[in-house]
Amino acid sequence: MTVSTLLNNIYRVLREHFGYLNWWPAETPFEVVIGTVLTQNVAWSNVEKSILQLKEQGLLDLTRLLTSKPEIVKRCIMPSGYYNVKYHRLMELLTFIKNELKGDILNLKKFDLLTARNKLLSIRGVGKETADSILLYALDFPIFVVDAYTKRTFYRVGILKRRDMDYDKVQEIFMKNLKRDVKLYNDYHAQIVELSKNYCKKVPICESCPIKRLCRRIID
DNA sequence: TTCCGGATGC
DNA sequence: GCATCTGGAA
Repeated sequence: MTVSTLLNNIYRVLREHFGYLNWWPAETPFEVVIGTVLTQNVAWSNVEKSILQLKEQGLLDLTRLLTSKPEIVKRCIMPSGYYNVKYHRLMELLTFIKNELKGDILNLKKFDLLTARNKLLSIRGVGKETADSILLYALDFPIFVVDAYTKRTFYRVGILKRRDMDYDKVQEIFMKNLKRDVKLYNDYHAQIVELSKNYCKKVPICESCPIKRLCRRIID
């Protein structure tokens, strides 16, 4: 079976199992942006608490976030952990949106994909996964998001030769072997997260895993 | 490689 | 208790 066929078959089985997930769990593109920073290396359930607290304080707003006292914002985002570094990362990103994009993240759509990506990557606190998450989930750019789950799970499946393969290399494998489709990239990443949280965990549960027939089970 | 860090499940 | 959680910078 070719890599392309395998990747597409895995998606079909996952979607059959979990249903269409339609990420990102947020109400607005701005909320997606906030979420991408807050979710860095933490569980999404913790981010939900932070977003809710920001909403309750009326702080889910560019100007209000930038002008509020640091302690106020930090208290809201505390459930997401790393609140000191994440506060500064948020400010860097929001300042960029204010100064370079006239206060609206959607203005990034006026640039081509690579230019938009490089602009995001130039911001302190925005790495490849965060940048790609914003591009895909807030702006509907056709780019595949790679995360720690993606590497772990597809190393085990047998598609990635090493667990610590370079981000761009992994991304290239997915994008070269899948149809260039925003909705597909969107849902596939969501499916991978769901699979990795529930089955392909650090200690995997292979017996009941939906893709066990397609997996080579390379565990460490 | 190490630090950042509270919430959650086991 | 303790391991883990949709990373990124130094």
